[in-house]
Amino acid sequence: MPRPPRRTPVNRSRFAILGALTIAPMSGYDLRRFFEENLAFLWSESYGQIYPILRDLKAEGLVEEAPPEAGAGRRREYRITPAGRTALADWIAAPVTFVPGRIEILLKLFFARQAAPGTAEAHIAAFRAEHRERLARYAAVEERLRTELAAFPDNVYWRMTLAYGRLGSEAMLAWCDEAERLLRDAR
Amino acid sequence: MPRPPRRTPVNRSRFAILGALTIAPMSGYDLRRFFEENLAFLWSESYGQIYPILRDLKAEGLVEEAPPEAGAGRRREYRITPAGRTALADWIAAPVTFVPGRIEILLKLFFARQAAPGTAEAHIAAFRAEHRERLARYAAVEERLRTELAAFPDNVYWRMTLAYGRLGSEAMLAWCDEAERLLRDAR
DNA sequence: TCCCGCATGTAATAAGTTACATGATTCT
DNA sequence: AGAATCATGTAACTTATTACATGCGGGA
Repeated sequence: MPRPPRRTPVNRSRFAILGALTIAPMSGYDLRRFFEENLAFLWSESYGQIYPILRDLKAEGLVEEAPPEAGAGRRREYRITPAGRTALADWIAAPVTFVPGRIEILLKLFFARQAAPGTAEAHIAAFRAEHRERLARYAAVEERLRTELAAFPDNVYWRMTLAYGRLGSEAMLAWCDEAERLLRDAR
Repeated sequence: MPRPPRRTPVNRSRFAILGALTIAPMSGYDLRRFFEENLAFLWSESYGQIYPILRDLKAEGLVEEAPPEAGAGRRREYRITPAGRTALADWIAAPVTFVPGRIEILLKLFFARQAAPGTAEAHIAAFRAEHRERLARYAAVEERLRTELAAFPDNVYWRMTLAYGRLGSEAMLAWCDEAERLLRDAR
């Protein structure tokens, strides 16, 4: 007798894809780029996930394939179905699952006494550079949201996610300062 | 001919375990609790990782097993070896790998227009509660670091990781306010 | 013609969790 | 005796990435 499944599967990638398809019909290739270009710091999907999930979603009737257009090569475009919209809405409404963090820089810093002096300082410096760069990118997106994307019905939700990134990175810069101060005081 | 490995494996769990063993010799059970109790919001390890890794680490000479003590049941205690310390120090010194985020609440909010009105507000409220709770827990740890753990040689590094958590959660509370404001303005 | 961008798809592998099986010791 | 806690270990599964194989269409 096969063992029963342990718990309801999580499947966040399916809903990421379904969500992306509410913006516009897309191919697997488009989806990859959509996440890469618009959601880089908040979500990512790889081909190894996208294509099999698209196949499953189609089999379940949550997406449908657009009829192939002439001269579009091998391109296969998918759009979300009403059933897909319902499934997505249900998932969005369900409580957010708490994922225990695995933040590599903190693990390294927690044990940094084991490494050569200056190691913690170097990681903090790289971290500061990373978040400064992100802030610059967020500012560019914020500008687009205020202008060309101002009329999009999702605009307010996109601003919210952007604000998360901005406030998060600003806090990380403040943390870099505090961490360096702690290190200096300890010497 | 077998294909060559694609890239150097990541193996962060090995180093988390090695790091924990620099604090004190521990059993697999101890390690689980160590992460759960001390690093909950920053790192986690499950038994399914811990026991096999301990076995491998021992085979590689990076940890060694303490001779079994009388009346300690089945307990097997491990301590880090000099080779293990070297391997750990090397890993800590290596640049931090950037892991693209997969932040579920942001994914849900990004597409929240697809869900019933009030969904975004509910997620934000739960998120605020979560971070308020974390701040309380951080305050308790901060107190311990100032008193009973003040003399620990790792103290400054532990304060740094704690500061990360505190500043991060404070920023998340500020974001909750801003997100709610954005939502109100949009109505 | 050759390269690039668009495009689909999969095999191998990595990384991790959950739930279970099992058993010893300590506390009430 | 029974419950709780300490303790080890693994099988099944889930989730995800990477690198590759393959191919079309357009422009230099």
